[in-house]
Amino acid sequence: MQIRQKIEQASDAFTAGERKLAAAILSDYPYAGLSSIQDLAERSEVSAPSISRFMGKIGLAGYQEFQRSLIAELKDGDRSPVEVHERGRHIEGDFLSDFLSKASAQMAIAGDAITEEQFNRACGLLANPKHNVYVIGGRISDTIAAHMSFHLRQVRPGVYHLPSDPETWPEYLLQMKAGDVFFVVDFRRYQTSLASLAKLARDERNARVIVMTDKWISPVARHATDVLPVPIESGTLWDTYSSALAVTEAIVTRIAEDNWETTRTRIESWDTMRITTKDTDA
Amino acid sequence: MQIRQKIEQASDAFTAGERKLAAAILSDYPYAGLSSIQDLAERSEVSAPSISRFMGKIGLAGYQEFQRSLIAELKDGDRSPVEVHERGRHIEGDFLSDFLSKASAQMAIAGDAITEEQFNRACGLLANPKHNVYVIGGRISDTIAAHMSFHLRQVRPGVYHLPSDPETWPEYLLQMKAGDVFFVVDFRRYQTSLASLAKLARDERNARVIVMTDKWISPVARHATDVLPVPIESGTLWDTYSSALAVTEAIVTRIAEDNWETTRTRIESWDTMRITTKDTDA
DNA sequence: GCGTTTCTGAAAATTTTCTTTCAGTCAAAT
DNA sequence: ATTTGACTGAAAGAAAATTTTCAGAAACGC
Repeated sequence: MQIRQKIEQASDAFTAGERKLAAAILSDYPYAGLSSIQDLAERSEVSAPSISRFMGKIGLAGYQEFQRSLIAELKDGDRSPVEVHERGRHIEGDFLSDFLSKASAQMAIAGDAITEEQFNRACGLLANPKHNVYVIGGRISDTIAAHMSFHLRQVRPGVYHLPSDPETWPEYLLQMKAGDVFFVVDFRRYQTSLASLAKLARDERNARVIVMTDKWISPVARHATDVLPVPIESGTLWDTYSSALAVTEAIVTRIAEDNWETTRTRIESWDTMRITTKDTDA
Repeated sequence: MQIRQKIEQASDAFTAGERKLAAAILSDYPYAGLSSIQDLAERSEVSAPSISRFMGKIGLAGYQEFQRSLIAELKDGDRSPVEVHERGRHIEGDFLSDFLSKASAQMAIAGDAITEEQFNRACGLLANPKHNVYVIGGRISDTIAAHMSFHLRQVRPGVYHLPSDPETWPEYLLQMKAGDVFFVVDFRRYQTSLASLAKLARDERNARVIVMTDKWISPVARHATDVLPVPIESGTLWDTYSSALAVTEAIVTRIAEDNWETTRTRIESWDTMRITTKDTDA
């Protein structure tokens, strides 16, 4: 049996510290377990003795046996990295892995729904610093919009994220100039207010409207110059937006990579401007 | 430089025993070097001291450095499935599908890092209506936190999403009761303020702290009762949060399905309470 | 709340691992 | 045959890693 499985098997009886340890081991499996017990202790933020006890709990003689087993697994699994993950594939009933593999499969096909051409056009429009970018999302999908505007702001100036309150929208509409880009994320249970907003943006302000939507196509699409369709059906109670997020990230990453020098200097000067919150980099 | 190359480079000056040793190491590279010096001594039919000397000869400080280097090599080599992509290599034409398949592969392995047990525990804690739930995320990862709180709110009462302004935090802290759940999303470029907040929540308010983090493990983890590790490396300029979002969705979906009746009636009454925004369902 | 059980890490003890010393062996050169 | 020099491994020594002990802290049940 793989160590990983032993861990899962024993996980009912884990204490808080042991769960932290298990998370550390599994999150960088199997390499996290290859260094000394002290290294691992430090990384997982439990003491070495706790690790030692843990090994007994999952049915091993001690840390050394644990390492030996990991090496043996590694040696076995040498064949191909893909196969390593293929092996020990979840048996039906694991909710999480079930869900994730569905989401993963869905994401794999998301690339087919959007042509490279569409993708490039969208990137081009959003990257152009001559025109401002306005971003908004639906009630739930605003998460995606927020992510987009956050990253885009790191790459270029003139990015505005519209608040969800319609009362504030006219202000932004008035600010829009011809050629500006209006990026709308809207998934089902569409909001009619967004469609009206998009219509205004296009008809009155001559903005270009890009809409990211699902395959049922939001009413916003009627007023769009570009549509980015993304699959969201998860086969469960709720839709999954992870593909949408991935596409969003693909867009901003592409833009950032294409304008790396600008982006780098911009992020650097940004960092010097931030005062309130201190970060630790590792 | 790889160990293997160091060996080859120094091989002119090898003695008989050293050649035997080199052969043994290279014949099962790199695994032969992963066991103890004595094991290797036995296998290669030279004494441990000879091995120790050998390491000096090929330019290493000792056997331990030798092992550490081998592990590092191994780890690098494994990166291939997700991280092959060298920056700037994206030839026109496939950026999107490239990016998506990487994200998809990464998501597939996300399930391995979190055990079903951990997942269930987290769901259980978050679902329990007896205790309130407080949610917060880092500067960027707050979008994940927002998604979580949004959906969770549809399923149960008592869900609070803390604003990012630290000035407002004391209010929420004071409101927390023992046993309440504090869900923190924190990915790298960790914010120390979140760690302090988590510490206060746990130590002063006796809250249970669940932290979703990457494999480098956020400082928040020190104060956590549960850790959910999620892979975020995309091999590009920025990390990708799509796996994190998927895990989040898996959690809320699970909770909603387990409490479907409650959820349904809750959403229905919610809908009658919403007045400002009108939806169209298709 | 209060006693009980469980968990945890510091420090000590133990074990293992690695390195150094040193004397014996071997081969080549004289 | 003897000397020389290099190579080697046994054993001692040093260093490190791992396990055990133990007392304080936290969590739990009543």
